[in-house]
Amino acid sequence: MTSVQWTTWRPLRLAEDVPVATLAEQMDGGQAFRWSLASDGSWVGVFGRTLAAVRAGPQGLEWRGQKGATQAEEAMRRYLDAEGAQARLSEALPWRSDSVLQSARAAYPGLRILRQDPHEALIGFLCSSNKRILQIRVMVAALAAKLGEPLGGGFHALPSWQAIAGADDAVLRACSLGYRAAYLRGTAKKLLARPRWAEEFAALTTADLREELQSLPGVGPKVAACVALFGFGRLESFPVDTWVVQALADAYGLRGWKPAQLEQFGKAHFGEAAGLAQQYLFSAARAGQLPRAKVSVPSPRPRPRR
DNA sequence: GTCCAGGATTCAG
DNA sequence: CTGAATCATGGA
Repeated sequence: MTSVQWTTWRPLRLAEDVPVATLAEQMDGGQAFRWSLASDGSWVGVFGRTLAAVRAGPQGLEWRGQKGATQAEEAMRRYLDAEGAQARLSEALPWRSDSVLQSARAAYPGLRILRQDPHEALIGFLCSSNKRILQIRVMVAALAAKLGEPLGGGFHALPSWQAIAGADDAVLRACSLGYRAAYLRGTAKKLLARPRWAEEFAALTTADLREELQSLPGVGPKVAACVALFGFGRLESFPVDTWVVQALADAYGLRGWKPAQLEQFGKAHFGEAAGLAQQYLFSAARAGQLPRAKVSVPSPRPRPRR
């Protein structure tokens, strides 16, 4: 196993300051499943074919990549939304009139949606159903190690659909995927016949994108919303998982609401960057930092219809 | 041993 | 259409 030839640490110069806690939540808070905390406090991981590390230094975020990877800085800046488009969207969220969002946002200043590629997001969330974040990371790491292209230093890219479709059952089973192995293989077989699927999907409206995603085996409403948000940059997408259900029930008094109703509420209440608001709430809920509702909303609104 | 996990699918009503 | 059972695996 060759060792990694790292560049020196370099400043990232983001549009917004990112505290250590925010960086940790961003890299290991259930958006992406490819980053791990090294002993020196830096986050090391792979996105696309780029191996990189990022840390919060005294002067702000710093990063390093593999020597000779000339496109790595541009890729890293894009992945972390360095130009600050989300900083403006976050500012425009209704946090001034929403004390719950305000406290969640204050708990993780600078938190943003990682701009994963569609392939990474789809593989990650195909593994996500009924699993904890740590376990998802283990499954995805096993997939990469057994079926992905080596990048040096023991790091691997994610496997192609071809590699997944052609893998032995025993190999997939050894990744601890459980019943999700059939999801991955089924989706791999379908997308193998559409090599430009990501471009085609990216051209769709968010509603059509979601429908296309849900036609894939193992992709239901929640996973489709996550892939749209994290993999296709659809910031208005509002995934409703168990944590968001609990957050909206506890802090907003929306008890008894069904996931589709909560999704409707989220999009209407938070607007064009509802997905970013969702991530603040998700993170705060998981950390036990959400307040209880002062007022309870008595009855669910009529179910959304289209 | 029981219960649950960033749910999806299948089936009964 | 809605609600419940089932799915494979590991950790608390």
